[in-house]
Amino acid sequence: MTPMKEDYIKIIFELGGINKKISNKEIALALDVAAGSVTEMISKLVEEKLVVHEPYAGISLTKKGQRYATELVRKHRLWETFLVDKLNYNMADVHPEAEVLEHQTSDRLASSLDNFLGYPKHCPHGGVIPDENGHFDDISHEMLAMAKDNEEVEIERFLDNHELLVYLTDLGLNVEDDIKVIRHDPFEGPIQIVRKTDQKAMAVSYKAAHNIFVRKTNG
Amino acid sequence: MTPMKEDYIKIIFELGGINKKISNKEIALALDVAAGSVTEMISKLVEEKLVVHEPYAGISLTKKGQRYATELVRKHRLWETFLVDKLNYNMADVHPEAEVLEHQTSDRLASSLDNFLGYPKHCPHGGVIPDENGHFDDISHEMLAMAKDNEEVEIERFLDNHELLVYLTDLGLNVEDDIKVIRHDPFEGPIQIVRKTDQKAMAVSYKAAHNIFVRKTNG
DNA sequence: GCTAAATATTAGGATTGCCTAAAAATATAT
DNA sequence: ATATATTTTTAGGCAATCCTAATATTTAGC
Repeated sequence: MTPMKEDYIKIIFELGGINKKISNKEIALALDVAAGSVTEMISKLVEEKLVVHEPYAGISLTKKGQRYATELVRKHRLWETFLVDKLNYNMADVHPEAEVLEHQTSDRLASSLDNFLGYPKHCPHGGVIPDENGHFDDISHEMLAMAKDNEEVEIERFLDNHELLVYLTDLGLNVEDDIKVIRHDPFEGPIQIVRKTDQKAMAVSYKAAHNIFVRKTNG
Repeated sequence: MTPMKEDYIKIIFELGGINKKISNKEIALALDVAAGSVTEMISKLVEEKLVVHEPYAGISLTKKGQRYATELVRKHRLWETFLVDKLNYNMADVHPEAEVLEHQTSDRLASSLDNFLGYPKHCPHGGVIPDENGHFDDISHEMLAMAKDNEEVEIERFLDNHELLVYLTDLGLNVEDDIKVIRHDPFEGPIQIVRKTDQKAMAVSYKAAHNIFVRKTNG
């Protein structure tokens, strides 16, 4: 297993390759490689029984591939947590470092790191950290953008996108914040919210609000 | 700069490529590659002005190459320190993990890690950790094997060799221990020593004693 | 000081992973 | 329903890094 194969497996996972078939093009776009390179690499992953490939129809992960992908996600997120919790990185800066470290992380190292960090459940932007056996809790797919006015929700997770994370850091909005939705401005305007703990009012852009996932906290 | 090139640079450094010319064969043996591969890679490193190569005479590091090598050593030893001090690895187990992590460590990460560890001067087996500018203190080249009977010395450093480190861990001898040499048994027999702090007597094999470096502590 | 042994370099190939361009298959739109 | 557009696969190449085998150079023994 090389780092590049790992990248393919992980991106297929992130594109939803557990449930549905992923197209060649999606992978090529996500990894920024040529379509031909994808076909070639996929055929190798098929040999290793990590993915199944129906030509022209799509690619999905086998059980083995899924296990592998969760391991990578686990390692990635443990490193992100380490960087933020111990080395004082900010959330928006950790992705590239974790991206390279994850490929060089033995199971033993992941396990020691997990212990050192106190078995965190979530990475800095709210993603679930799978446990050693690849188990992880369900995540919310409810976007902040869809929450109703006056609804009270907890910020659960941000998409792992640099621009977004910088924006949110500037804004001061964090994972686990309990907030109340005030109103949705028209014409794709910002969603106005208030953080319950300190009554801080914030305006979250329409686009950002589609990349923030929340969980209801009131009846 | 690829990880393999980094490995070449680092091994040339470790073989003494700052002061003397290193032979093709030494590198080939140390990296376990064919001699032809070394010649080829060296010619690339020459192009990048990292080494100078006098055909048939030997290879040594340029200033640029030295700078690069110390950076790698710094990263390697910071990781080793992290693994022992924070993740409770034992000294003998850290080398392979550090070996791969070092290649994926940005300067920023090294710097943050250094700070987190409290700017350690030495790695777990006593090697000097160069600072951010590549500066590092001189090291002792005085072998325990050469210390005279009744001499009192401090254990400064062990060679980074797995077998040796396992042996020393079992023996209970550590870097920074203050010891007194009792006697040298004949016929390459062990060196008998006593640790001053707890009066623990230890017999260090002749071979190990050639891989342990010490610093005199009495007049 | 010459010959044999050791060491170094060159040459030719393999593998991995990428690319571009051409060909094949599928999807879309009128 | 067929022509066009899109997507996928195939084919042929390139770069990095390794290998083995052949050749060249240096070192060492007698």
